[in-house]
Amino acid sequence: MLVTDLSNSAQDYLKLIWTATEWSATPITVSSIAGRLGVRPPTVSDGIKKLAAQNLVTHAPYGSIELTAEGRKHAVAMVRRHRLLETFLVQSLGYGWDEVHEEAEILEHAVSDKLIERIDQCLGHPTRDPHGDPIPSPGGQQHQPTGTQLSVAEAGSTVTVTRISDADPELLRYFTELGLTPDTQLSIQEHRRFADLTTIRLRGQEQNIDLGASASEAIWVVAV
Amino acid sequence: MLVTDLSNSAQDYLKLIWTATEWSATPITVSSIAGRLGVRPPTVSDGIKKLAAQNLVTHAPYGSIELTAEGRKHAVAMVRRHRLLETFLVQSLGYGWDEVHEEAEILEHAVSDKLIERIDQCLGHPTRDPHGDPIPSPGGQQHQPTGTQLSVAEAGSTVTVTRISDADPELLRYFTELGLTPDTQLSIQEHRRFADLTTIRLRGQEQNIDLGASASEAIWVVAV
DNA sequence: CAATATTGTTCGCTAAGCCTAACATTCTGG
DNA sequence: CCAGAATGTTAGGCTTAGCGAACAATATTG
Repeated sequence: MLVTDLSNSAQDYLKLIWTATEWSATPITVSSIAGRLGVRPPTVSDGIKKLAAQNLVTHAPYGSIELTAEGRKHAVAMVRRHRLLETFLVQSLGYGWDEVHEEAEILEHAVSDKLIERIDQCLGHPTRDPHGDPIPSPGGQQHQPTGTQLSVAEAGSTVTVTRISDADPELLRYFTELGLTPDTQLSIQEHRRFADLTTIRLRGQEQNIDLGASASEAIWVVAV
Repeated sequence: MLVTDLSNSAQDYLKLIWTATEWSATPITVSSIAGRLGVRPPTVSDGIKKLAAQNLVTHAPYGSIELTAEGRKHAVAMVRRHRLLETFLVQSLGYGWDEVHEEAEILEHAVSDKLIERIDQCLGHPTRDPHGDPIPSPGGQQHQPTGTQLSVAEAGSTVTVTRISDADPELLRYFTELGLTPDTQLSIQEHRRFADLTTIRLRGQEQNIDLGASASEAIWVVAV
């Protein structure tokens, strides 16, 4: 079966489940899916039941939700679509990295496999999207993401930004102003625990920058 | 109201009704819509009733179907989307002109207005798509198509191809082999009425080509 | 460890789009 | 100009995806 044969909502569920476990091992729940997809829990409960009936996820009532091998394959295919589209919109059509998520969210359900492969070819088989996220290969492989959230990275260390969450466009615009993009190097000055502030300094810049929790959790880094 | 607020099927109905009257004044019927859309007449009957309730078409039971000003606006917006997408797929992604129709048919429902305008800009505001069809402006204007079907054009005349119907990809591949594309000049040798054959000769070529009814009806020409 | 809060599921409903079967209207050709 | 053919509409049913209300199970906490 092809990923394009699944309903849009099935594609959304699978991609979301996979994405949630890509960077952290937070267990996925019915209400977390409902929250992210903007639907009510009963809708998700039904939806997951249907996916389980198609052997795309495993799920017993009140139990955990996990992708089967088949489900994972389709989920990764959707992630590939999404990230290639985002890359294409930025590289070829002059979109800003804060504008692409929403557009790709729709297009990923509409483009054919042929179009995705043309885009991949036209871009020279990119391995990362504009936010630094790895783009899985057509076969579903991808280089394993590494790193930790800036919020929990070691104070005093110097790190490279590997990825920035695309969930909040506003935040991305703020990062653009700061010059904080994937592959930027920075040093972590300190964490001020109860203020939930992380102070950083970008490589080659003089002044410190304070980031709140939502910002420092959206940035993933790896030690230089 | 924006065209993107309409359901996919409403967008399809409107575009189809408009397109059917773009080149010839064939009256549009429930069953012609059903045939083109691959659905059954009762589906269309219901669908048209809903469009009429939204004042996008006028239609009394058993009566004719016509676009209102509002309906025409949305129809033209869909045609613009479709033709810009086709042009983009050919120009920027290396699609053949026989491959783009199907893909655009899906994408036209998914792309945002912003993306359409980016594509328009990236292509330098093209005025015709790969099949020669005029691309309406954002405001809905377009230079009026002219010409007649090759099948009814005057024998002995020399003409320029203005457009070729994209309905049949197979036919388009055949025309590609012949070198018969929009803007090609050709002379009409003769119509053989009861064989339904039209004999033409492309400018700069030696041999005559016989075209059957479906081919010579798909080609629109204008006197040089 | 029981009571309560949280989370998940079932049930019954809606709306859109599609279908077939049955019925109504209009067209057409003796 | 009327009968049969062609076309269009209505009625009723199916599926998908959503909802809220009510109920069930699990987690938390006093």
